[in-house]
Amino acid sequence: MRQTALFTKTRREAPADEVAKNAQLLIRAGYVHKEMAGVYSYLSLGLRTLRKIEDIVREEMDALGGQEIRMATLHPSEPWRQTGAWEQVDVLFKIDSRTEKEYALGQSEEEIVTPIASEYAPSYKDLPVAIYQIGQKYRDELRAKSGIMRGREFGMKDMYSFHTTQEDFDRFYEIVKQAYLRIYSRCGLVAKVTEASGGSFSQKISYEFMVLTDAGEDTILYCEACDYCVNLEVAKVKEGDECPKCRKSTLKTGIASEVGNVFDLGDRYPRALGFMYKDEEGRAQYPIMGCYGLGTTRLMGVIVQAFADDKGIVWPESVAPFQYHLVSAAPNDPEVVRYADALYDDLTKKGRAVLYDDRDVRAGEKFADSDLIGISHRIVIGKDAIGGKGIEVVARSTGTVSRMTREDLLAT
RNA sequence: CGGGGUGUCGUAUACCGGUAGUACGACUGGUUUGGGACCAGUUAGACGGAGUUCGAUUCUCCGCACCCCGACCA
Repeated sequence: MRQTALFTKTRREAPADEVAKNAQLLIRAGYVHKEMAGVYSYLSLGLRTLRKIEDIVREEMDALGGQEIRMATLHPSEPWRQTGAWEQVDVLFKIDSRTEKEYALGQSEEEIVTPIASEYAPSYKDLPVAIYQIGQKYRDELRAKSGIMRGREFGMKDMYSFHTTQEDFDRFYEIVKQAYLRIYSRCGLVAKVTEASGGSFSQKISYEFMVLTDAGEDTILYCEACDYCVNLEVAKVKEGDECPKCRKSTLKTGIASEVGNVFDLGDRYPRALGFMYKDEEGRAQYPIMGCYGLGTTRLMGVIVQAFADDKGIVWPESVAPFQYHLVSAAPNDPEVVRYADALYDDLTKKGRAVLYDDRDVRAGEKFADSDLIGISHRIVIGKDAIGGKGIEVVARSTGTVSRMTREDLLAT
């Protein structure tokens, strides 16, 4: 995409009403637009990055056998009343209609997915099944905060699985945990699996996936020598204690952000919503259900928080909105422009996603904008590129400059 | 939801109970052109309502919005 065609612009100053680094940078760089507290629109660059994250999540969910669907986010009130959540879940948005019918906005989808699964999985032969979607969620938070990390409308991948036995559930649960860890790893993050409470809807222990970041909302205790990690709210150990798992190190406290969770729901929802399958002997049974959430927009915010420097966003290559940021550093030199235009065309023809800064502004402004936008690789075309010194490629994360021939650049 | 705070051009800010200023942006023209360059001109603003006052953007109250701390985070 040519930057002259990109409808957003960068801003020099952060908005006064944002304190969170993720929101300040994403707004300055034109990724998102704030609509109101806790609600953001995703603009060209923001949507590209969000889609990169969603694609990683989708690949991993598909790989473990998940089937993607798209459920309604405007829900009938009945299933919410059947499970008791209509009264109990205080973050549930409830909508009055002029038809005097009441609706809920989806804050999670157990109430919707369970009846769907019930319809299509009447037999043990249909199980296990794992269904997921990637879409918007709505939660009536008392206080939105931390930019895109805790909003009232946000993007989430939510998967639900149904099993005939606890053993089969446990097996699948472990597979999902591993997939989650791969997702974070592919986003450049190191996540810790943390034991936490199951919340008010499950007596069982749940697992949270935590990334250490100063913008986090949770305090965790973790071991640097092994993968032991526990949320402070349920911890039976304290900072400085010997790691109860490996006994090789002491526990450290960290501020972390939750980027996913998995719950063993047991048969609570199938029971409340009347989902029974027939087992081998023809007896009606409730399936064991699990749910697996992963906040995609929150993950985007955490990535910004984790890698940004004083110049702007630094995306890991895997989620950058474009593969290359091509900058023509001498926009008034016809030869440079011709060269950069041709390189843009060739890269694009090769299928590379390129943001081409073809604007008629000084190079300094382009570099500043490029730093702010945070694309991993910057290709700079100046007079020396034509002079045969090779094409300058700058890594956003380190500032390291390397020289490549045109052929190598097109080949990689 | 408890507590605290803030609302001024598109953005960031200043001043003031008596003509609302600056910077950035945008627009026009010119000089520049590898780190947000420069010159000239133009554009554009007091959250809403009520009150106090000769006069309110300024003071008071109500509402709304936004931010922060806490609580909450199925």
